[in-house]
Amino acid sequence: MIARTDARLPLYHRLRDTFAEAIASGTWRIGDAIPTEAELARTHGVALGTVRKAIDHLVDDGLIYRVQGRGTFVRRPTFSSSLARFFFAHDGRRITDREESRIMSVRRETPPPDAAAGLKLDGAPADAIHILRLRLTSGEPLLFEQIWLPLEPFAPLLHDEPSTFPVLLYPMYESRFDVVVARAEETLSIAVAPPIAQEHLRLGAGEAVAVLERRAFSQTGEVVEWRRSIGDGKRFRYAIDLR
Amino acid sequence: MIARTDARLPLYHRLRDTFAEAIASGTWRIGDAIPTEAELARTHGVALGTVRKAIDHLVDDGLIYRVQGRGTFVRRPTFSSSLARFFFAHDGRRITDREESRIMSVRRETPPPDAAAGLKLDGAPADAIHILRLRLTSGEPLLFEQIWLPLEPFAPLLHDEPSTFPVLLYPMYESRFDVVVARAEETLSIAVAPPIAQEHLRLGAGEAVAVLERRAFSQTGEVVEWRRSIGDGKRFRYAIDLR
DNA sequence: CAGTGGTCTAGACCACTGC
DNA sequence: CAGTGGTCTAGACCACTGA
Repeated sequence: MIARTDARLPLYHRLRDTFAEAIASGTWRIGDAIPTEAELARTHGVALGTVRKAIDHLVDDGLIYRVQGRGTFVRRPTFSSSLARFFFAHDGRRITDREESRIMSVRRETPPPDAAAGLKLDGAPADAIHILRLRLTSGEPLLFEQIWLPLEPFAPLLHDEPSTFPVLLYPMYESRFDVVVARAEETLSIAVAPPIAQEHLRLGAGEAVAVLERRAFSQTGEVVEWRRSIGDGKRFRYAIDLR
Repeated sequence: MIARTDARLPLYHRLRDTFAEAIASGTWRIGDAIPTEAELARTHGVALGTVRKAIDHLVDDGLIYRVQGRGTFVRRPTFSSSLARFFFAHDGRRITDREESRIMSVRRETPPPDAAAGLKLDGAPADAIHILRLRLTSGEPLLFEQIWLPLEPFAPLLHDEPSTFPVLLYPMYESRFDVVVARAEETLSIAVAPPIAQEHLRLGAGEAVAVLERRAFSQTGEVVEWRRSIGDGKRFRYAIDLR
């Protein structure tokens, strides 16, 4: 039952790896409760405290969460720590993913090299779905987004009316295509506003922008989506505490 | 002995607060070993496991660190998680704080409003020390820095030969002025390169830059230093993993 | 070698949830 | 009420450090 990791590692460490593997493989599914601590201790033949320590680590890692009296559950990623949250409107309000969102177009296109690389379409040039979206806060356009999706399984989106798209895309990916976004990589870089972003964000020529690129993965590690979000540099501020 | 925090909190939580207070107040000094776990359990009349849990939290918080066989020590902040580490040279090498560093000037000046606010000089306009510094990686100027220090206690620096400044300023603050930087706040914003930065970073007009502002605090909460570091936007890339 | 933190066990009781 | 996670205790033994 114990994962085949280095046997010199502490028990609780190997247990953690075992549990993490159960999540990664889908044995423990997102949203579901995992076995109780007492049961895990019994089935693995270890003390309850050791199971708790392994679970503590997974909670710290953000893979699961506990609810006293109910159980321990596999976490559904919320991406609430996305760097997008550091954009703010003129009135100081932060952008949120429940805010107004305007789909401007949904097209089938051949992705340029950066988007193709983002989607990991290595082989022959293949078409993909290209969505242009504007995200607003307090009525002000804050983020201009280019979203790329593979045709498989998202092709049906091409026949949708853009105005019918939900604000939150990931829950829609799941309910409609059974695609769960389990993880993502995000990078922030800095550039001068390209013309298309200037237009949609109402920027002058030569203004600085923040460029957020995100590659989203399914539970099995396939690239599910690649997106680039561009925001006014004057509307971005990232703050951290150093100790 | 227990801190006067909410008595409804768990024991280990109140213990953690007590220990954190001992560090903040200087009872446990930076670099020193704290009492052994067994001794803390004895003096506070709790079980060893409870002390360990409190210490676990402080380790997670980054306030202390353990060394098996030697003891547990109050951590000296290294600021290794500064956003400055996301700048990179043309060869891909990241900037480090051990890299070449060139002090360009050290002057007594009246700080402009932003620097005065950064130093929290609220009252009457007061002079401060203004240091201009260039940080290089692989011979390439990567960060242009404006550093402001209060006259008290740093005035003697005005008589130093700039070329004799150490690469690492914080250890010098401590050894020479007995000022320990215990914490800092850092913000990243985005702008178009101001002329002075253009010149030192060899940028053209209208290029985008990353602006890093840092306010450093002593253990007693006083502002010890305020600095603004400017780097080429093309040389900045911040990457995170989302779960 | 004594003294430190690291791991693991066993068990008691508490706090909260949902039926 | 039964079942869950949360707190706390007591103690054994291991791994590592430095004298």
